[in-house]
This record gives sequence, structure tokens and C-alpha cells, in this order.
Amino acid sequence: MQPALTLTGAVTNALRQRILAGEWPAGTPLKQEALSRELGVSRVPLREALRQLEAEGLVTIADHKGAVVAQLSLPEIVELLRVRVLLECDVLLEAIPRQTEAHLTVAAELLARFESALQQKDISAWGILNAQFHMALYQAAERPQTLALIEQLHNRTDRYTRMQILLTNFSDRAHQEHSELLALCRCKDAISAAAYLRQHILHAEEALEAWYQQQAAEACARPKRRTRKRSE
Amino acid sequence: MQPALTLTGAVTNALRQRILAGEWPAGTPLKQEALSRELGVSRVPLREALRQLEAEGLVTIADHKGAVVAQLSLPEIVELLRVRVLLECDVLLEAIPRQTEAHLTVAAELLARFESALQQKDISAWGILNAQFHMALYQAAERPQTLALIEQLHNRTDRYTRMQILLTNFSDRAHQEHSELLALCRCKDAISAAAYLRQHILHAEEALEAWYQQQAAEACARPKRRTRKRSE
DNA sequence: AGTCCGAATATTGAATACAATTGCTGACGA
DNA sequence: TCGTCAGCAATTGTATTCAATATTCGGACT
Repeated sequence: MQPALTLTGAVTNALRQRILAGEWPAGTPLKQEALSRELGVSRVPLREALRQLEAEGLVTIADHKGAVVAQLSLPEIVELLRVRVLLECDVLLEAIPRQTEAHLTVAAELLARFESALQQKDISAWGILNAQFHMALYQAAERPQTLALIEQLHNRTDRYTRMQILLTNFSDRAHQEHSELLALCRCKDAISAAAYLRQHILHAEEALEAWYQQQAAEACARPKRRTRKRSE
Repeated sequence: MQPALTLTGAVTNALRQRILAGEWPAGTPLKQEALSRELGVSRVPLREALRQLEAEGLVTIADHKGAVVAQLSLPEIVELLRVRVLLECDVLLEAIPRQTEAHLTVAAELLARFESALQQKDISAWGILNAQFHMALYQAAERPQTLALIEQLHNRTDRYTRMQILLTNFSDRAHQEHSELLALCRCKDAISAAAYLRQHILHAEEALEAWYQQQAAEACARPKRRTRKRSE
């Protein structure tokens, strides 16, 4: 994930990171001219980066209208989380018997940094560390293609699950669940770990649904509201 | 999937279709100048299309070296087929209770065209119809995100499963399995259908493994062989 | 006042032009 | 004979320029 040798690659990574960090809310237009000037490149590599990110599901491009940060509806998020349950549980089952102490140490390390990020309310760090912790658990499965798919799913869903954590004060629960998950991996109880992981993801889904309900209620109570230009 | 309003979109679709049709073997270099001339566009939209296809897993781009048609090793194919088992079975379970007569009719139609394509040894049509048949069965699940993921997985794996079918004379078996699958959907036996689908995909995997073994043996027996330029 | 139309502006799409990198060829020397 | 390295050709990467489409804003008309 270093700067990359080509500008297109560098821009792709930079944009991906900034989107994942939540710098722009979902739906924010990504103007080619403005972004390319800001990044100090021409529009050509920027456009290529946007195409790639579109295929990754992070931005949505409408012909002749430009790109916006991808937006997921609640049913869409639920779908993707369900896919994550299927893939991540399967991979975890294969990973646990192969996990060495080294793997677990890496995961524990990430979990510690995750906890400190939670305490400092460092939202963007949270999302990254959460994904990295999950990935660390799966690494031993040695299924790179599947892991890449899972990573893409995280990239698409983490912005939303993170939002849920932040707004529902589930930080404690999230950390506790991660700790328990790691413990189950340590004692090689793959079945229990997979079941627990399933619940972990489904909990996030439930909390997110509840939050959406509340959000919808608020939006309904207050009449519609126009958004104005963002300042440069 | 019509010509698309922008050249980038049109080129993306055209290249995707030609790759899926097997026009170029895996590993074939896709020269920008040659392809853009052939398609009657400049290199700009072509490059954007290649980026998108790379994110879809259909081509591989190496910096400053160009794009090649994506190539999967046997373990990678096995991985992706396993993911397909997980996703497709899950979706099928949800689809069957919701399938109407209309859904089943569409699937039956595709199956018939699939059969005729098999008889005519129309390889490229085979692959498309196979994927479309599977998709038709899942349509009723109303999980568009998951279906899109499954479609991408088909795009990446179908070239290989098709090859396996062609070279192992499993055409009869493939058609028979599809018929049986459709029958199980008709009698709303979701559990059996999912189990059968699982076996269906795993059969393809086994046959493919066998073929790879044989292929490896041949390659080992015969010394290496240089490939020359393709004619324009 | 409100709505509809049209020119001006902003933004995206694509082609051309230019720069940088790769790899090929062949001469040179140990 | 083999390796090495200079220089050229081929290819990709990026910037600039031009064209097409969308949006905005102002004014005329109902």
C-alpha cells in the first residue's frame, strides 16, 4: 500500500483511504478538476482511479454527471453483512487450526491498538484497525482470493458499521466481542469461534437497523432540507 | 448491457464480453494501441476500461508492462468455487420460496437454449447461458448486491469450468444436473436443491482438478514451448 | 408570482501530444 | 563464447487540449 509507482495507483490508494476514513459522507460529489488540483495530478490518472474505485464499490459514477461516494441503503448493507457472515465464518474455520502463536500475537497487537483508538474516539483509526483485526484472524487460512473479497466487503460496509458503533455507544461491546473471539481462537475452538463471529457481525447489523429506524423517524419528523455547496 | 452512452462503458462491456467468450486465452497481453485502433477509440477510454476490468478480476495490470487477461491457478479457482458454493446455496435457499411460475419458466427457457448450445458445441454461448441459468434461479431472492457478487465470481470462474466441461465430455452430466436442479426448485424443496447445487459446483471443481493434473503431466512430459506473436 | 425557455457556465468525456519506462538488439570487450 | 552495456524501438503513463453534455442563471411570457 505504499505510494505506488504510477500516479494512477497512488491516487487510487489515496482516495480509497480517504473514503474509508470517512472524510467525505456518502453521496459527496467527487469533482475531477478540484480533486486533481488538490492531488497535484492531471485528470487522467484521477479518472482511472475513480473507475477502479467504482468497480470496488466505493464510488458510484453516473455518465456525464460525475462520481459520488457510494451510498448503501439499509437492505443493501444487510445483504453485504450477510455475505460477510458466510465468508468470514468459513474462512475462520479453516484459519484456526493453522493459526500459530505469531498470528495470534499480531491479532492481539491490533486489538490493543483498536482499544486505544476506541478510547480516544479516533474514528478513522477505528475502522482500519477493526478490519485489520478481522483480517489478521483469517490470515492463517491461506486463501488469498477469499481474503481479498472479504477485504472489499469490509471496505464497503465498515463506514456504516463504524457509524453504528459511534452513535450507539457499543464501543465496549465491540471490544469485548473481539477479545472473546481472540480467546476462542487461542483455545482452538473453531466451531464456537465461528458461531461467535457470526453473532458478532449480526449484532452490528441489528444495531445498524435500529439506528436506521431512529434516523428515519427523525427525518420524517423534520421536513426536508436542502444542502448547499461545500466550502473549498 | 447495451452499447452504453460513454465510450469507456462501451469498451468495458465489449472487452468483458470478449474475455468471457474466451476470445483470448488467459495471459494474453492486451496492447493498448492495437486494441484502441481495433475498437476505433483512443487509448484513454480503453485504459479506463482496463482499470475497471482489473478491479473485476478479469485482467491483470502490471505497471509499465501492460494488461493481460487474468489467469487463475488451480488453488485460486478452487477458492472462488468454494465461495460460490457458500453464496449461491444461501441465495438459492432464499429464492426458492419466492419463485413464481414466471421465474421457473425463464430458467427452463435458458436451460433449453443451454442444451442446444451444448449440442452445437457453441462454447462461448455455453458459458453465458450457464451463468444466466444460475442467475435466473437466484433472481427471486431479491438480493441484488449478492447477485452482483455472484455474477462477478461467475465471470472469473466460468472460463475455467467451461474448459473443463468441454474437455471432459461432461456435457451430459452438466445438463442433467441443471435439469434436476430446476426440478427441485419446482417442487419447492429448498434444502435438497441447495445441497444439490453444492454438489453441482463441487463436481465441476473435481473435474477441473483432474484436468489440471493431466495438463500438468502433459506439460511435464513435453519440454517447454515458445509462443510467437499473434497475427493482427 | 410562477413557470418555462435559452444562453452562459461548469463539468465531464475523449483525442492528441508529450514524457518516461521497458526491453530488445547488437556491438564491444574480457 | 559469453556477458554487458549503450542506444533505439515499442509500449505505457501523464498532461494538455478540444468536444459534448449537464447545470445554472436570467429574462420573457402567461
